[in-house]
Amino acid sequence: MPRAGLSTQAVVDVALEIVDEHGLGALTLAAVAQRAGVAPPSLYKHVRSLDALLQKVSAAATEELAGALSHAAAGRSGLDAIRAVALAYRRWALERPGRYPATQRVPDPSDPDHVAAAERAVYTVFAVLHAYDIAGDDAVDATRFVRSALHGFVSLEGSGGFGLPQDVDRSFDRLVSSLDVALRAWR
Amino acid sequence: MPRAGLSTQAVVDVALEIVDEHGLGALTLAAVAQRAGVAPPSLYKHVRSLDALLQKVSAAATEELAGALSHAAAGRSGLDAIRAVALAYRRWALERPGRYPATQRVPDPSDPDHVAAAERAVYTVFAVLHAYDIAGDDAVDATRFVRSALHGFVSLEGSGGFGLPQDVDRSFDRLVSSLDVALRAWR
DNA sequence: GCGCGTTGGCTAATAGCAGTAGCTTCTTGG
DNA sequence: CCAAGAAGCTACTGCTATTAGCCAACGCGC
Repeated sequence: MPRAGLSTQAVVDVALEIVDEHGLGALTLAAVAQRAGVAPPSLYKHVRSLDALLQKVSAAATEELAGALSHAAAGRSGLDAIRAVALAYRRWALERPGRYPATQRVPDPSDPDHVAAAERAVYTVFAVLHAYDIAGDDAVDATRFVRSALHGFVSLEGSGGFGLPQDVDRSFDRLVSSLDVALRAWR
Repeated sequence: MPRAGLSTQAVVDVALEIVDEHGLGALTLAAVAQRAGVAPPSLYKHVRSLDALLQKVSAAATEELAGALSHAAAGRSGLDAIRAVALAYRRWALERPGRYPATQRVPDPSDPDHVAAAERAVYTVFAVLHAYDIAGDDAVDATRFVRSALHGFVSLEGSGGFGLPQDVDRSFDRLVSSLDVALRAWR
């Protein structure tokens, strides 16, 4: 029989397809194997376990998100920057509803790329705060605040947590304005 | 053989014990059955499925959280109220790390108690906003903002998302102050 | 073009899970 | 006190991850 020609990267790519199409919860080794045209145990030649695959999916998702954020922040500052980053964050999460939750997994310390991607995402927010004259421990607090608001909003929206019919876009716009107001008053 | 004397409520109670001790992810019918001293299929006499049990756990958790929030808000207003509610929210989530994620499940429309509990929680925040002179659609936006910030913070904290060593209590304090600043400027 | 080691597949099997079918026995209302 | 419903049970299906051990394909040196 001819070989399938898999590799760790190929397995991760198939996993990402499944996650994109059917959500993170649908990611099983059985599903990956079927889509890759291979028997389930064969995957263990490329991936240590389902959990390890999830971790790699998380790394890929985090890298993509970090890229979207830093791209959005590039060349902007102040309200302009925070708005661009917030919009990019929400947009990416809505466009990739399967990948977004994977992003929340804490990075594997032994995967330098994963750690770097997570740091890059946080650092992007950190950099935006410079324009507000926030630095040091204050910047840590403010970054946590911004991350909390963004993650909370996107996560509630994604899981259908906003029951009322009012316009969600408008609510997010107000959230961004509020972040600006709060950051201006941070010192 | 003597009967175990189970009931739907008893099954839910056992489920809550497991969730408190080992986290929401450890909630399986097999585990519930073992702790209840019963064979797994017996549970189906009291609960329709694992998913239905999760929903009931979610309802119980939401009711408890709503109670904590409205208790905290009682008799307070303005910064005082928002701080009390925020502290109660975080405190409850930290004390019940297993139950908190269950809270995020969207209520079963056919379970009036569950729906009522969720509405009560949202309404508590809603009421706090009255002291800030926020009403109507503005109140919806502001409530979503507050929920997002609180949920985001607690959820990131709970999953170990705050990697840096800086004091998390202090960050939360600053978050609460920022909510106050933002709400004051809401109109 | 030939051997050979490495590697990437495979089948078979174990163990844990949810859920169904159908039987039995306890409990209780009339 | 007895009939029927409720609450257990065993046996089974089918899905999942994961391990063990086998075998064939591929690539490299000759």
